[in-house]
Amino acid sequence: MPKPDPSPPTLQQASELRFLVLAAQREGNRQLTQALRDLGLTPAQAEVISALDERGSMTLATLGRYIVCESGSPSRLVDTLVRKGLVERESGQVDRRVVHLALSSQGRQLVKRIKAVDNAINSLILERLSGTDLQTVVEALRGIVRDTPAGAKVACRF
Amino acid sequence: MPKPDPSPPTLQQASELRFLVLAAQREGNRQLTQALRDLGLTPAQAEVISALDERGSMTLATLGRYIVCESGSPSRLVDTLVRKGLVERESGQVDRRVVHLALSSQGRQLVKRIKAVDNAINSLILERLSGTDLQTVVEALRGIVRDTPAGAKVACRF
DNA sequence: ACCGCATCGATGACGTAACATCGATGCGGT
DNA sequence: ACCGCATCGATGTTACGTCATCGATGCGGT
Repeated sequence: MPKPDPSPPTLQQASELRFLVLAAQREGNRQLTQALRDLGLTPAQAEVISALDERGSMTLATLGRYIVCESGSPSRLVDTLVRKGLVERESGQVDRRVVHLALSSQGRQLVKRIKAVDNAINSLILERLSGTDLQTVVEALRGIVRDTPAGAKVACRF
Repeated sequence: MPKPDPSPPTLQQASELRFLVLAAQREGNRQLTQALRDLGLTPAQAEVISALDERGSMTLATLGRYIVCESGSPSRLVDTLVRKGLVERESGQVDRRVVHLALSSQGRQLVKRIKAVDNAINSLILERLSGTDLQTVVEALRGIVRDTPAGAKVACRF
């Protein structure tokens, strides 16, 4: 059975796509917020911890270029995590402008639980997408955010 | 030339998809914010005005079920628009709990300019997606938000 | 009529997001 | 050494977004 030719793209479809992206982000964020509640973390805070786990210690500016959840320097976001005792902050010795960040042992203990939450949500997404070509969707979204700061962040992580 | 079989979906792809959705939403929101700056509107405010234009007068609760940008009752969002003189608010006569909302004449004047901004962005998206099957992407995202409040909002608008 | 419950809209609280600004610091060119 | 400029991180501001709560109001069942 041959696939039907794809219908030509319309502005209407693009508009729906925009709303769907917004809806997916909002809905995903709500679910993630629920799932992380037991850990006492917000989605943004969890992303910082994951980033510090994946790439190890880094400066605040580097973290800002790595995480998708925020542009600019995430001073206040990190501030919260330092206050919670999950991240350690240390002024740079060579370059005294920078601040080095690292997970505390308490922060490291959360990594596994965060990964578990992530995997549960990823699995749920796979279930809901059974039958569709995930690669096509990923490539399309890559196209949309190509040459944007946020797109670059994702590109450097995958 | 036959298309290659789609590779089996992986958790990794699902994870990238999540980040891409987040990145697309953030980036789109930034661009929309820029484009709406001349109108003195934020993306959320523009969506309310568009909604009131498309569906006409409605109550606050109905609006809340219609717009994707916010869950719950958008009291404060509407408040801002009333203060700007773009929306008129009137207590219900029959059901004294509800509040009816309608565009003011000043608000109606903005509709065209908002539509222009929307179309410009939609066109940009189509450009960036040339060659990919938009319908597949739309259906995939529909699948992700199926049976969620935010998904229902999009479904009832398209 | 009354009671229990749901719905509506406002509000308080908290944590982002995005932008602008600022002081401190490093660095390249001369 | 000095100057101009960029970078870094902190901070103020504005506007969401989410959840929880509250008082007012409507409604169905008895």
